Amino acid sequence: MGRPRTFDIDTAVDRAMELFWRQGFEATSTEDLVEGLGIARGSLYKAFGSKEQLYALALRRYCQRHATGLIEMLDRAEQVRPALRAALLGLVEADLADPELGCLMVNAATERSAHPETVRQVSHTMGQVESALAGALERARVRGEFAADKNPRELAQFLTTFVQGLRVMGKARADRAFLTNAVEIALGALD
Amino acid sequence: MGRPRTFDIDTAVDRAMELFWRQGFEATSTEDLVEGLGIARGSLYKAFGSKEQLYALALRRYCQRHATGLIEMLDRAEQVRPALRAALLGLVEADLADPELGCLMVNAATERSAHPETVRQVSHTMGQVESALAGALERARVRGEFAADKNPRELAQFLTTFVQGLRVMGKARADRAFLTNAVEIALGALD
DNA sequence: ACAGTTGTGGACAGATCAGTCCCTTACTCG
DNA sequence: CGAGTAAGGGACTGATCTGTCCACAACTGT
Repeated sequence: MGRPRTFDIDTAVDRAMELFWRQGFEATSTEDLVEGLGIARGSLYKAFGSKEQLYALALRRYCQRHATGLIEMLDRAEQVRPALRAALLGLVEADLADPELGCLMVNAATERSAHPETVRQVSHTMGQVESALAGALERARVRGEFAADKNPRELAQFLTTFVQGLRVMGKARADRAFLTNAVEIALGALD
Repeated sequence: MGRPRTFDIDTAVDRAMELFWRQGFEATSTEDLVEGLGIARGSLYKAFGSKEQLYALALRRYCQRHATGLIEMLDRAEQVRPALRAALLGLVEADLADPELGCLMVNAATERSAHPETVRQVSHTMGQVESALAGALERARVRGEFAADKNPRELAQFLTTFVQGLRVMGKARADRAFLTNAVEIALGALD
């Protein structure tokens, strides 16, 4: 009933995600959103309620997309170590290609640490990543891919932490040798 | 000549640093600064020129203070590993005590990656930290504190990266067991 | 066709933004 | 004491901020 929407909600959220990702929450104005999404103010507010709510949607989408991406990648992997190396080096290349972008989850955690909803979303996704890593490492351990005396969950927590640092360094010092070297040493923790 | 300043510039920069640290650049208004510094707008602009320039001063002060703090700590240390562990666990405790604060350098790198001056300042300080760590590790290596086949500069780059991750996780998942465990595994890279 | 419903989009509102102006105040030097 | 100089501070400016309103358009069910 009523007039049908003339824009696609998912596409709009994707575009909002890009804007918030690149500029942050505070630096993205509703005018930026109106332009970037190609929707009038009234429609934007009717569809999403507020800038905060649209941000929450965009962040959730980013988290889901990237967490599931990593989880599937680890599930598909025959060996954990090469898969993990490829994933981390992929992040390095992404940061080198566009150093101003980084990771929306890291940006959200740092810019909006005073906003419980944002922190909860990020924390939840980090937990998922940690669990996926722990699961993959446990399977690898059983297969004898690395030392049996290592604790998969502890390694996963370490790696999750390291990845955040990698994304920050990708913005601050986008240097391939530096970042790839850091990745190799981090992977050394599996030995 | 002329009327003497009635406020202390250093104190004012310190207070601005606290505000930018806690709230970020965008979320800190000039009105916040006027209130927080206890100075009228006119005086603030006469003394500092603009919000951007005051931010640059505050960030530089943070970088100098924290970089020199770490460097002195490493220089004073008789053994690198315990000093490093103490430093990292100190950061963990700081994050647990006030998870909304984090590290101004990390916040700056993520919020203001599109502003070259900010990126340059952060990158420069990260370089100093890396060099201090590399120097301390090299001295430790000579003293036989850890394996001679490890490259101090590579380890320093890894540790510098890891620390940024630690500060992000301190905001996103302020959990002592998680963070201390990540620290211990990171220190394992020295073995 | 008409009533009911919901999206559209531009005008609008009130608050807040960064930054400027300028009169006043407090000092120094001659 | 008077001229010169620089800081203090509050009023002000124009732009921009987020969010609302409302006349209109486009659809559905009867």
